[in-house]
Amino acid sequence: MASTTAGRRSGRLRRGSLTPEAIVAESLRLLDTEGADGFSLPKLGRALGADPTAVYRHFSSKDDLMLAIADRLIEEAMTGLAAQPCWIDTVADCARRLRTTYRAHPAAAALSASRTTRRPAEMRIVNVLIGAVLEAGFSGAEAARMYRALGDFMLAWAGGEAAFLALDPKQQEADEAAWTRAYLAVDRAEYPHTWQIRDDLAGVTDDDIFETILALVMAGFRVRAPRPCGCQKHAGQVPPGTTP
Amino acid sequence: MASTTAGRRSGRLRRGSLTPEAIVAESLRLLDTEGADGFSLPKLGRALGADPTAVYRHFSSKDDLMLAIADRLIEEAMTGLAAQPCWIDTVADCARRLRTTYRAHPAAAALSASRTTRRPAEMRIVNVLIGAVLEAGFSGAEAARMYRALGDFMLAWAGGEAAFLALDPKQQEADEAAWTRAYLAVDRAEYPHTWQIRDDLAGVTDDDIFETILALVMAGFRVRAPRPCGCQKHAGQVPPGTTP
DNA sequence: GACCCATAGTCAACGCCTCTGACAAAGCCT
DNA sequence: AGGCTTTGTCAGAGGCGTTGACTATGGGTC
Repeated sequence: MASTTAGRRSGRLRRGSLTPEAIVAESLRLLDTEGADGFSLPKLGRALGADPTAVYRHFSSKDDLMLAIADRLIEEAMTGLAAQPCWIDTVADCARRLRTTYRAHPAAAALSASRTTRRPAEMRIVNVLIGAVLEAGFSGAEAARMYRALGDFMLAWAGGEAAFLALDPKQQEADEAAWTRAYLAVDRAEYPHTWQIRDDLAGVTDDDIFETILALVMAGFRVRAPRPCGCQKHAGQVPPGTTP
Repeated sequence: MASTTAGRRSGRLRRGSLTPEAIVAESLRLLDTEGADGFSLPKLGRALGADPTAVYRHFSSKDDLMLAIADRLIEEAMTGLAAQPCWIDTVADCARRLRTTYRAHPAAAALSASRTTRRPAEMRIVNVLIGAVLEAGFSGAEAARMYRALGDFMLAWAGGEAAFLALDPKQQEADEAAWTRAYLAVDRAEYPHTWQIRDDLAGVTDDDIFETILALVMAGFRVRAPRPCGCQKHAGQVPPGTTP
């Protein structure tokens, strides 16, 4: 951070002041603090201490800027990524990294989750994931399907969580309240199953939910994998090799 | 449909013309045909043959209207929903229904995916899903976690797909092209695993991907279920009962 | 050092958006 | 018929994305 965090116009800005990197960084800062609604190109220009339209000299449109932000997020999520000794850990690691970054920048993530920019950061994670799928013993079209399923799953989940976290706090509050109050007072006759676990619904955390679905996906992945992973860590959780 | 599909202003509109139902229906029609960018309250008012600001008499804000649209989508997805004989089929059925509806109304779905309105339609599906989880032998806090994981998974996936389908056709085109061209010409030394299955990546369809991830989730669900499902349909796919 | 010129930053403006407040017609209730 | 609430209409405030004309700036050239 630092550099051009300053604000308040005084004179004209010096020539090299607005670099694409600085603009993306300030965009992220604005999105994190103000949310998606508070993010406009005029505001961004003013936050940079420049003219409301200055950003258009570096990005041809708001969408163009969003793509740069999307790539920046993927880079942030995947710095230091490498294949783990066990392919199960590799896949789980990718999913957790993406989720952590998206949760840290919800507004930016919500706006850019479904925008895939074929840039180096993305290519790297794709390669790592495909590597894990191949190690699991899949090949050819089946490996391609499996990779797409896993990759899209991570993106969809992290994007969904980010979209929720990007809502106004009051709307999030209302949603949480539904679990703690509305469902607690649910009608027994009409919704008997919900009634049965009404006390347990409120205590579920985001992390619980994520780790549960991730465990399901990974368990399914292992069950279907032609080649078992040799880890002692994962040994015995599921009986090896039944379905091809 | 029908009723006020007419357009072209002439005189003043009669009094009961603009019902909430008609407004939601026309919103959906507009979103389906024009996309999210072409959906504004002025346009909606004109499409209804009324004043550009007329909708504000029935919905206090655009967001308020979006909530109504979200609920309408859930209703559409879940009409006729009922528990299947086998709880595996129940869960899979929910997921497929939601996905089908969201794909049919991508723009509307993308805007409203993360907005959960605690209305009857939603309560019904929640109850059905929890019923399936209980049937699988889960109980208490574990059942709550499992339900949230499955439910949020469906919503995240369907929402993610809708968000992609809601993009401009040219952006979707660009994304598809990445799989068919960019990844086909990937550098062997830098991304060896991707290179290995480069020919297979383009042939993967949306349905392939969805059915693959759904199969993974369901396989994981079955493996972890305390009580096996008695179906002959699902028999033998996974050896029953190893991990509690 | 004087000149040139591409370009980064500025400014004014267009059209569209969300949303508000004042107003008028329409239907209900007595 | 008179009054009251509701519903549709209208004018407008303030913001956004984007464009085209302008103007200062700083690097390259002689």
